[in-house]
Amino acid sequence: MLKRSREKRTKELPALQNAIEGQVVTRLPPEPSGYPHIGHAYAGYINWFYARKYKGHLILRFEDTNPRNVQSEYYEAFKKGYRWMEIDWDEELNVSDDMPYFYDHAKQLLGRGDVYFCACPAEEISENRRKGRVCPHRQSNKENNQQIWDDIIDGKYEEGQIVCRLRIDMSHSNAVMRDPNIFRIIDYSHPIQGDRYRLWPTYDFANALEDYRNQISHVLRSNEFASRGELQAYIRDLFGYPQPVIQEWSRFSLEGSPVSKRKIRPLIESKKISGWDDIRLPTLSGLRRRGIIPEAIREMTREVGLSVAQPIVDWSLLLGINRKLVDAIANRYYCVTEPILVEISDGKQFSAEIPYHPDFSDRGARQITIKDHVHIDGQDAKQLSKGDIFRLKHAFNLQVEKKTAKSIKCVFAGDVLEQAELKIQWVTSDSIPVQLFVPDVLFIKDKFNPKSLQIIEGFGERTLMVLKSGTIVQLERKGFGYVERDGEKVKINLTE
RNA sequence: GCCCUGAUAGUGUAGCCAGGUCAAUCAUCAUGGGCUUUCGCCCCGUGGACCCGGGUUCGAAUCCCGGUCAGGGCACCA
Repeated sequence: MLKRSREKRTKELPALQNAIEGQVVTRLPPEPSGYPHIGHAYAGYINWFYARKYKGHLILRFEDTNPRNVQSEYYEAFKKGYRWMEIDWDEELNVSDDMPYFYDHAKQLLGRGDVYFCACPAEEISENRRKGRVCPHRQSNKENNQQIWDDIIDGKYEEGQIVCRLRIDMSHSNAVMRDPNIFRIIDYSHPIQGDRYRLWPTYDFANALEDYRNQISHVLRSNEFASRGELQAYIRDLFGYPQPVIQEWSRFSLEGSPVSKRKIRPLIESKKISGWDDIRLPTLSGLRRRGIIPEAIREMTREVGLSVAQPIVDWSLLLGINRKLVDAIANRYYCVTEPILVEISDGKQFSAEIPYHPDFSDRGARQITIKDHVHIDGQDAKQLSKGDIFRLKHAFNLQVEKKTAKSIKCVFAGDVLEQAELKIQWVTSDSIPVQLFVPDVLFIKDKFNPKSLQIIEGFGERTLMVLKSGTIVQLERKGFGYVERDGEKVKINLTE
């Protein structure tokens, strides 16, 4: 079939620098503190793509070193999300399992006097760092440090009382390098480690060492970490560890669709949206329920690429790609809204045969029997006036005899198919109620869009009853949608 | 306040490092037509951009300087 010629124009991601086949190791580094969203899918696909392209190794690594953030259900949520994206990994680990490793490295630094304990309040540390000002704690000697470390472990200090800082340079131009905090006390039970630890490494310390420990060859990440790279490299240098290749791109977002918990949680709490899988959300579960397929997200990722500009992608890019991909998948069904009764005065019984897909006759067809009336869409009815001839699609022609606000009386007008005539979808009296959920952008100029979801009551052909939740269909002339069964009720989330 | 990035059609993106072949690529979008028992898909055509100012050069989207705007960082978050 020469219709489907899409493959030839999809873009590829560029070659990776310093990549040797068989020696590329990349990582999926989620923090299990929420649900996976399109940003995770984006970064995940890039890491997966290069690991596979160079026949390398992909590690799923849960960055769970802040017990106050992480929850066990999210570990599973990420695995589910990556699997849905068809991103498979070769190895799975939790950074929190490597606490002895971090402690061992910290002890080495303690012994060398590269760190000190700082008891300044958090705001003061922050202010001093901004101003490049040194605090008195910087002068402490290393013998005391060893003792303080042990005292912290023994619980002689409270959370927030003291932190462990790396002695670098308080006047460094990159403020990240101004004696960063590498360990702090968090008295909170960890979903995997329980109460075993109270002194936890910060992101830069754990990440820098963990990348070495995992023998990561290429760190592929979004550039909100750009200025931390210098510190992470410094930490590895402290131990003489080699540096991975770092490739960064800008964090990307979909227009009007924030991914941050800060913005989404209030909407859920105030019931403006239904939950983390609301079809307006760019979470993976939201996108799935909206009828977006993983390949569309992958193609969009290739299209946007590893750009360092700040992409704010319009939904039309994702939706356009999705529509083209889903066209071949989705079987066609009839559904009408604002139904208008069409009475066929001289109606004889007619059995219509409607193919499931216009391009794939092998998918078969369903038979629907029309007796003396059908319902058509209110919008279509508006276009009809007395004397008009139109066709019930895949059935026969009718001529309008009389039209009222609620119904149209018609007379049979033959079954010869005419090219130019209006062809409209219809349902019979055994149709089922269908709820259509029509999403729109969640935020307009940073404000919640109260019209972001429209719920439309419709009537669909009975055949829809047999579809399972998760099926992607096309309601002809209404759009593609994702079917959800709610007991006997059929709900369809329209993709756009 | 300081530091680091970036700026190409409505949106995203290629080109920039190694200046000419760029009257600037591709996708999406818009629009006209074809195909079609859908307003979908597919096919053909059309439309639309190098942030601003200066400099270097025979020649600048590309190099240099200044500005503007945007994003990120300066967390006991990652």
